[in-house]
Amino acid sequence: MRVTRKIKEQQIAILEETYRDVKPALMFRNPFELLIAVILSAQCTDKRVNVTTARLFARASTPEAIVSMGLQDLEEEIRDCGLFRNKAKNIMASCQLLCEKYGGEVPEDFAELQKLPGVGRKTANVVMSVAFHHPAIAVDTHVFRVANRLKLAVGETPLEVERGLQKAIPKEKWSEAHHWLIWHGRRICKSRRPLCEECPLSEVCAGKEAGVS
DNA sequence: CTCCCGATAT
DNA sequence: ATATCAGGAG
Repeated sequence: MRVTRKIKEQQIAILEETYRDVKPALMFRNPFELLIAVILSAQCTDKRVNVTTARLFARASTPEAIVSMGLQDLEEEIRDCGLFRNKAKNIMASCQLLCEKYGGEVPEDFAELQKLPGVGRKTANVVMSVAFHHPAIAVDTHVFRVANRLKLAVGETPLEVERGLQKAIPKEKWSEAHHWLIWHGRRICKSRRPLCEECPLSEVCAGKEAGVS
């Protein structure tokens, strides 16, 4: 299938209609909690992250409080999210930096966010979009896979796909579109066994006839 | 590219 | 048993 501009618009329209009312799956009460939750979510289900953050934030919900915990305690607290040594080290270093350089507040700036240890482009985009309501498309594993399968945006790297999605989707819908693609990836267009029979986009999908990828 | 890494789905 | 899960750093 040749995916024209017209077809991309149809894909976007169906995604919007189908996932109109979805909201972020990670639980948080402020930008700082979202930042920690997103760092923890690497290679981990959001469900598991929510269990862990509920417990963690009950003990410590500010950069100052987490610094006070100490590294060993933090490692134990987040162990079941996986990659816990790296995540604990990064969270601790980020909290120290937030206290020292940012007055204990999460900076509302894409470049500044990426200076925090453990915060790359994807995490910075999520914080800008979800916490601060700036237009952004965070390309995680789901968005990357779904965009490439649909050929809504094709690319070898997350950055290439991000650029492609920005071209294909009106700016005012970037942040919502990010959530549409995530939920579609979780519910239908799953990595292992995509449910093409139940997919509302099957008629406008390039990956279906190509046998996915 | 490799490593980090426990929990979960299939 | 194994692929995968809201990735990032070296």
